[in-house]
Amino acid sequence: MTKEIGITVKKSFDFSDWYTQCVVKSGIADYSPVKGFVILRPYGYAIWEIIREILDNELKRTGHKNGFLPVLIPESLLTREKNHFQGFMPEVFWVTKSGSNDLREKLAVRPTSETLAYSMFSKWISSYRDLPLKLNFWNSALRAEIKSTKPLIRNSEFLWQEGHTAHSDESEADDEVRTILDIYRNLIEEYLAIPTISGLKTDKEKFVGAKYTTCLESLMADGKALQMATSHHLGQNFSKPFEIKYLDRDTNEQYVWQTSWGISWRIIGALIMVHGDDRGLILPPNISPVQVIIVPIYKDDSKATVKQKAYDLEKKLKDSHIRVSTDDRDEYTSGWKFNDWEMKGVPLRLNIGLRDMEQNQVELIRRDTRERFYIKERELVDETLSTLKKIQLNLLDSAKNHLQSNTRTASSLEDLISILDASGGFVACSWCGKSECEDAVKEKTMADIRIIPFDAKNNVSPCVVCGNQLTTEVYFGRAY
RNA sequence: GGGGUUGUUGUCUAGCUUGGUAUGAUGCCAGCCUCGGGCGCUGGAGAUCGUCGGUUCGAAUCCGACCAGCCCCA
Repeated sequence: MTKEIGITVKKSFDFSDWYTQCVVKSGIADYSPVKGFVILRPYGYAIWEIIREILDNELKRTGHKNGFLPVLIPESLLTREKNHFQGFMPEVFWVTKSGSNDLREKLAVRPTSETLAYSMFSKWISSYRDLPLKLNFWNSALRAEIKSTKPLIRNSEFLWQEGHTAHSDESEADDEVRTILDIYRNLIEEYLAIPTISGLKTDKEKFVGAKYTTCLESLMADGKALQMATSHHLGQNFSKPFEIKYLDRDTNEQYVWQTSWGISWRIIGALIMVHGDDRGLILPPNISPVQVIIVPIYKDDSKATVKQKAYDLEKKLKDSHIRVSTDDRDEYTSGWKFNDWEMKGVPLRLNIGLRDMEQNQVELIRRDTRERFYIKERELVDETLSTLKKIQLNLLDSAKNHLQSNTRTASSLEDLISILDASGGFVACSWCGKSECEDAVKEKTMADIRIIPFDAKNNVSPCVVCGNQLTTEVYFGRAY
């Protein structure tokens, strides 16, 4: 009995330690020698690859093309849009030398690529025929996180995609912003089984340089909010300083309207924080690199027979496009394998031994409910597919329940504070739109406005801080 | 930004107060045993004690700086 292999702390006892153990022990990621940087290991990268494939298909379907941008941005470009630069400056890494020689101009390691991409846009766009220009980049971004890092959630370099588009009119850019947000929401809800709230960021929380920012917010199991994705309308804030101009049909010179948007590997962290339990991860079938793990149970004399049966089952499932693999390692006992795959969060396990073979049956064990049952071999594919579906739905349902039961309403500042202190989660209340009122809440509660939902009601009650009657409904929460 | 805390073999750890080259487990390797919930037995290999410097005849241990992890506060 060696407890150190598994998760040694309960999720409800120390969420932070539990999370880190899940990330490291499941083989998703590990710490690198440099503070704030993590290494994505094959198991974690496999999840990222699946996310990337789903999203990439959707982006291509909606007319986006992939490209690649270099990682270094000259200082003169990065500083061209002043607000944008001010916002990112504190966390920019700089390259100042090549070998032992000082560089003539400092080079920023990209915290995001707007400025670099748009310096090129001005070159590539000259006519309305060049629009819309819809590009996407799969790369990494670097933003120094020196204090309070958390693997995949807050660290100095992260994998993401960043999309950059240019449009001839404002409303087309509006549509683009919403189209992308919907694609993100679909990915997160249908595949990651995480319910989201869609809406707007306040001016204080929006992307620096954007006209407005839309986002998806989710709630983790500990009651803290996590921003899952953002999609920004940049207006003409970048096209003017970067001189991205085109001639319209009437031969008038116009500035383009732009959007940018991104989703990062932090959603893998969300996957862990939303669904996992004391035994480790629980991955939704739609995103799990291994959907079914077959564990053959044999003694020395039955080894060949049982393993062969396992391979046969594996082939049947593979033929039905199920991501399946057989754990045929002799050096581990079956009990060890059970625990290992549970920690890794594989949604469905299939046990097969001599006893089952005599009955023409296999045992299925659900990771989410830990329910176990026998099925006849001829029902293998149907039962597997329907069970995977059930697991996917069950995970989404319980996450929805958690979100609902942890979204509360406050009608006064005292209410807001006491709810946040007692239970965390989202707290809906009325807000007048002033930053001072937002700040006042933050000072008292550490919570800020996570989102102004798209379906927010207006003017139903006075601002919880100042009592102003002109209000909109917002969600407060403490966030990662 | 401020404060606290930790670092010993792949991993977890004893030793540190009171200075004398490091304990145990697990993992790894070899062989046996067999596997229905982290099997068992025998033998073996594995350590710049986070890094650099200082004190000392002698440093994992005392002192300083730095690096990295975690926690609390802004």
